[in-house]
Amino acid sequence: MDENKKISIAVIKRLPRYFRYLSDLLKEGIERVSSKDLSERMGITASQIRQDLNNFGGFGQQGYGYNVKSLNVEIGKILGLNHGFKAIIIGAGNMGHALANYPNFEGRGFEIVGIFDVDPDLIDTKTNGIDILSMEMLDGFVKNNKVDVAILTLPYQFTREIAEKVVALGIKALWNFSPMDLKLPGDVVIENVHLSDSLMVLGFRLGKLKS
Amino acid sequence: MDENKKISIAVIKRLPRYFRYLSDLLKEGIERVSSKDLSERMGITASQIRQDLNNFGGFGQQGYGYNVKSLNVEIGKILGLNHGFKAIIIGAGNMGHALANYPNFEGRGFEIVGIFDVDPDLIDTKTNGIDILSMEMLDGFVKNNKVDVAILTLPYQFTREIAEKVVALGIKALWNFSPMDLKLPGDVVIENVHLSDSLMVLGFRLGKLKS
DNA sequence: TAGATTGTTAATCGATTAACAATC
DNA sequence: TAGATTGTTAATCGATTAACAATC
Repeated sequence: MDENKKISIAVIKRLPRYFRYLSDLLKEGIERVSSKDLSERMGITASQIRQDLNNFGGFGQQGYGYNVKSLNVEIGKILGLNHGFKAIIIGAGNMGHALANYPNFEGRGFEIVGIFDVDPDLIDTKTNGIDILSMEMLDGFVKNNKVDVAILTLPYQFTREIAEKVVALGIKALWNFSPMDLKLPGDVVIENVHLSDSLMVLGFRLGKLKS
Repeated sequence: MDENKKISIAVIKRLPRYFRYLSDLLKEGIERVSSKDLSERMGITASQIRQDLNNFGGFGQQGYGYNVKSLNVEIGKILGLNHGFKAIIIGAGNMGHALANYPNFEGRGFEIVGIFDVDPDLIDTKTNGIDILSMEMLDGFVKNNKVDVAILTLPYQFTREIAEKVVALGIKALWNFSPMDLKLPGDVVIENVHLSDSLMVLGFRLGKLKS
């Protein structure tokens, strides 16, 4: 395989789903799976599964299928789950707290190492064992600690400014929960989570259903 | 236009984004916009914008472009933002609280009318003015009130069971925050929000960036 | 070995982009 | 009217699906 081959975003977005289904199979104690079996579980074609996986390597064996455990490990590696990325949360409101207490971070290769807010009532408290610090501590914290990702859960009007600030501090990845398409110059990776967009799609589909 | 023409999911997912950009233009006091102007703001092609919009009708005018306000209103109507859907949240943990306090629901045509949990410490308290009720009240509540959407923010292991329960009670739309692909028989609309999938895509992209 | 299932090439399908006549 | 920009058809591109030789 060509390490630098451009993988389409459609394929990348399916990887976490493969990872989840393989983890489930593993939990069920199933050792091997064919693309056909997996396709029936996932509701996609076997052809697509084989095409997707072969972007990264030949993980299967003719006549046998795929070994669940080793394929699960391989996809985990492809996703970088072993990188031990460190993340900070900026904005300790309800969403910040929800993410700080999210049970799936560690298993996904991410660790929350700090939370920042401006509210004096929150500063110097903890949630899920993680310190909530003053925004004034942000610069020093990022300079003195390894921080790979900033999770932005702050009010809309502060998001762009803070995003620019953390990127200036050298952070290369943003997970943005404000309803705006953050775009920043340079080699910064941004994932925008637009809950209200998802809700509107639900509304559209429900409206169609009822009509 | 043909009201029953099948609109592709790719188009539907772009509608909330159009709605957001048009709302922003409106706030900036801009009255008209051409597909070319909008395409530059949004980072997509003008051709795609015109194709997308013409799935629903001819909202523009040759030589002029689109009226921002009326296009915004039209897309809002297409998305069903005027339907006044009523939603309940099941699971008053951190994520449930975050969504109960989410400022964008009302403007998106949704109203939270109740929250349910099993925790005695939470039952009969309020958040954002909405009552948190015992799970035992769920049946009666749904039977006696208009409830269009159930928002599922409960632990993984309870999600499928509760999803089946609320669908049996007649709810036709689920917004699911558990990391599983809920699929239910019948004409039920389900939007799965997979935060950990989004995070893993971020991890993949960050890993590529660093290599 | 015979059967099963992959990896991979070719065909198909659908979505995006380009082009331009219609028209405001 | 002349210029601008839409709505829409045609061309292109990319993603999905089908087919099958390779091989375990």
